[in-house]
Amino acid sequence: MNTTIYDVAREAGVSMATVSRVVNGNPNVKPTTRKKVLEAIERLGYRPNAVARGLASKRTTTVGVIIPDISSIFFSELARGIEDIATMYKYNIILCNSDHNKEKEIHLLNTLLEKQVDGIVFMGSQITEEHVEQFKRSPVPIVLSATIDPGKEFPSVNINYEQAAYDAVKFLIENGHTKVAMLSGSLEDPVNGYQKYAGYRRAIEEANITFNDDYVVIGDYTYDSGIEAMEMFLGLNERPTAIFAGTDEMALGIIHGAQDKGYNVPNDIEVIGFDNTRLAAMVRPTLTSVVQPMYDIGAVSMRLLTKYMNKEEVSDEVVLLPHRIEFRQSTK
Amino acid sequence: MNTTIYDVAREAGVSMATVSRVVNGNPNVKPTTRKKVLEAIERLGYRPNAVARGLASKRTTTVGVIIPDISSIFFSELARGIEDIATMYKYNIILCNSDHNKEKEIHLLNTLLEKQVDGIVFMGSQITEEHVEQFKRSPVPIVLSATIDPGKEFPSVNINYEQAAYDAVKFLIENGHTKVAMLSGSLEDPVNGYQKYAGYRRAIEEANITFNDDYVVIGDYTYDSGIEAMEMFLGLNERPTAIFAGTDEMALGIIHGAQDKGYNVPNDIEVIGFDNTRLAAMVRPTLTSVVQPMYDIGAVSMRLLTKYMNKEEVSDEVVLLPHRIEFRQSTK
DNA sequence: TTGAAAGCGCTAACAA
DNA sequence: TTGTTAGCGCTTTCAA
Repeated sequence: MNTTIYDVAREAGVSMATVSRVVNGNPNVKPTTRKKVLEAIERLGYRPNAVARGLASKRTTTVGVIIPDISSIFFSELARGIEDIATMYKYNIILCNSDHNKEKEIHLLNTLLEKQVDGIVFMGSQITEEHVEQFKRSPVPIVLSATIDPGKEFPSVNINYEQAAYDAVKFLIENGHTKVAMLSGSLEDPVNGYQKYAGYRRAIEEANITFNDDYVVIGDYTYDSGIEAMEMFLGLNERPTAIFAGTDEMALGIIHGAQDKGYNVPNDIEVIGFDNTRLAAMVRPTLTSVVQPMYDIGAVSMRLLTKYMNKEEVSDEVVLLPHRIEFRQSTK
Repeated sequence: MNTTIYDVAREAGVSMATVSRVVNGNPNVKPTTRKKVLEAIERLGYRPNAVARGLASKRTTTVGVIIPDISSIFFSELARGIEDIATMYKYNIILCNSDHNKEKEIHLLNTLLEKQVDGIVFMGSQITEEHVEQFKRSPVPIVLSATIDPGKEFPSVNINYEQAAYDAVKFLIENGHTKVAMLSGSLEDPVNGYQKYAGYRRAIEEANITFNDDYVVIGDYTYDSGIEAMEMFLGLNERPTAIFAGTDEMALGIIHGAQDKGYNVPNDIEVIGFDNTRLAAMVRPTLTSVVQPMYDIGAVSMRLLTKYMNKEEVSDEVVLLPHRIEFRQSTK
């Protein structure tokens, strides 16, 4: 049997309430009493039971995190930002992988709610009506992180993906390119697909370049899909001279795909990636990339969530963090 | 107020005990009763409170995971293995980053124990006496994952790092090299430092090659430390012709460091990395690397933990998973 | 097959 | 400053 607050109370010759006060740092305890209690705790090796505390207080100091895939270089960095801020505010996180699967997402949401988490950080791709319905039914606050909410109903933390993509493509155009291709994620994916694609289109159209269907390829975010896309681009009659990739990993594939066929980056082809993961510095030539501050997105999401959990006033429900381009050797 | 088991009982016209039985899938319930209860649950939108259940049953179906850094490509893959198996056995995980910091590790251990986790997977570098003491005091099982326990007192899952390093270095020697260098992690680190270093030494000595102090550099696991180490190696009078790096990321640094100075890999210098992370396929030349099955180590660790939590008989407390070398273009 | 009732270990009024 | 006491929502005997 584990020692309980009751054992400590008896050992110290005080009531349970007093022990509880000491454990919770309540100042209304006489120093000598506090000392007695602390000694009893030490002697008995008492360890408070957070489950009992959670039941009685209705707060678990635990938050749920639903993430597509923790092994992704992108999300793991985000998760780190979340965890660091959670720790700072004395929360623990329950981490769940959803694999971009809607059923899993909904199921995990309910599991976390059963576990009485005090709040949830949600990362996903699509926010469907069913998501919206479930989110609304949640008794605790939910913050969307690196996830687009079309209805803008829920608090969220993102960068402006459309604008970021626009900036990248515009830079390529200003470098003199008219044959600018894009390796996109699935267009069903609001973040990595649709938004970036929209930015690409806008930049192309504003520059009065005729949109060319062949210059947009849909990849699956992997390195290999970058290589394949590049082979396809190089097979075109009019091969592109600049390429914007939706993620760094695909951009690396693009670069190596070009090099494998004897092309030089950036002289024959300029390449820009997205996310500015550590990979960007680990290629030759090093990769110019749109900086998405992943750690910060996670950290800000968690910070925002703490505000909701504390019922603080929140002025900015939908936050857009700044982005920029980190220029390296894959562009001129 | 949330609806409780009591509300459901009243709504269905049965006792709390019966509702509890239905919720927990106890077969001793008449089908018609079960149906009544299920309907009441549906009508009321009842959601069981896992915290109350945890307090009453003394099982939380939650396990703690202490990991150095979830944003590392290595550990995040391991974490994914842990989480997948946890999910399979209906556990959730509380994930905590320790940054290889002993105080944090001990503190997190206690926090997790307060939260009444049913078991813990621990990843760290050093297992000190204080760790041992704390682990022994834990009321729930602890499994060490990718972490060396010098005393072999606790269940653990690893590969044989010494042998793996030996195999890599031996391969280089058999390729005709006598000037084989190593970029190691800190020798205080049992896994990435000491064990691999020991394997390197053994291979060198067995081949009757005189050990050369200049050929061992201590890096900090980063890409940049690989570049720096390479600069140092190339500054030597007798530069090494083959290099074994303790991690893939450092190996990439080695390769690019060599290329930046005009050397060709593998013709001038052969390179072998360690871990076979996805990075290994994302360099030119692609990197030969010792395969450490990270996902599997995580998965097996969690599986092992479930056995302890279920009080099953465990035959192999200390498991060593097989390793091999994945040959790519950075070696001949 | 079902129900009654005693906890699980703690917090939070309220009273003293 | 301290103690009393009634829950928090559930599981688990034990009895019927």
